[in-house]
Amino acid sequence: MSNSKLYKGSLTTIILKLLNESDKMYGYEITQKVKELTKGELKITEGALYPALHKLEADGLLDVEVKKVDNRLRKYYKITENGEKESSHQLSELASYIATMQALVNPKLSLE
Amino acid sequence: MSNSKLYKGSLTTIILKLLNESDKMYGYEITQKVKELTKGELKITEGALYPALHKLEADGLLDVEVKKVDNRLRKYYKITENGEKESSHQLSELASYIATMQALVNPKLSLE
DNA sequence: CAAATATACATAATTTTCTTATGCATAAAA
DNA sequence: TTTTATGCATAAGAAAATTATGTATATTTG
Repeated sequence: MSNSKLYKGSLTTIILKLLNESDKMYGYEITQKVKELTKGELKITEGALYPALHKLEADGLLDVEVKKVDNRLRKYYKITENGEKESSHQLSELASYIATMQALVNPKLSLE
Repeated sequence: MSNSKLYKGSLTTIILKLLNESDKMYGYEITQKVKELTKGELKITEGALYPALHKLEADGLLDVEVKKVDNRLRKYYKITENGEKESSHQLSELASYIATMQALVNPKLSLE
């Protein structure tokens, strides 16, 4: 996913957040959007992305719709209601993670 | 390590940071210090901690010294010069991770 | 025009990192 | 006296990624 192992565990948080903002996205589009938003810092590999999308779909957090565009296949993903709930849950977990890590790494700042 | 999978990958960052601040610490002491600093939010399990300490030692980032205190064994760990370098590297990776995630999750805020 | 790159999906083998479950041993508290 | 705390350790398994492939079409570049 990136050079830093810290990104481990944050892939579904990212996917759900992006899909919560745009109506629908397909896999390749997600990789490009992430690259763009992070100015190349974070590159999502296909080996991580596609299994993650399949799992989110199997868990009922995403719906899928296959379309043929320019003679190429695209699988559009759309977030479900449960997906929205899970997304906001994961976003608050992210905020909590960041606060906790700052308490550990910069205890003086985090007392304020 | 915690209820949230986001902590995956941050254990060595935490260990190195704590050992960079205090002269030396032993394993159990690290678990207690983390629990205290995070107000119980983060509990480091032994199954994660001890293998991590062994690996850091094998990689030359920590030195170890065994002592008997109150008839109980303690393995005190001290950070090496390479460990200090690696610690500052991992801390900047953490800062970078946080910035990147905020750019993804709250793109409006992170433009400022 | 041929080769490389971009678009678009997928999976399998392996690695990393953690959880859960044990195991041993001593000391203190309930 | 049994549980909890202190202190270490490892093994089996799960989760999530990397790396390496594979297939296929479209576009760009030399």
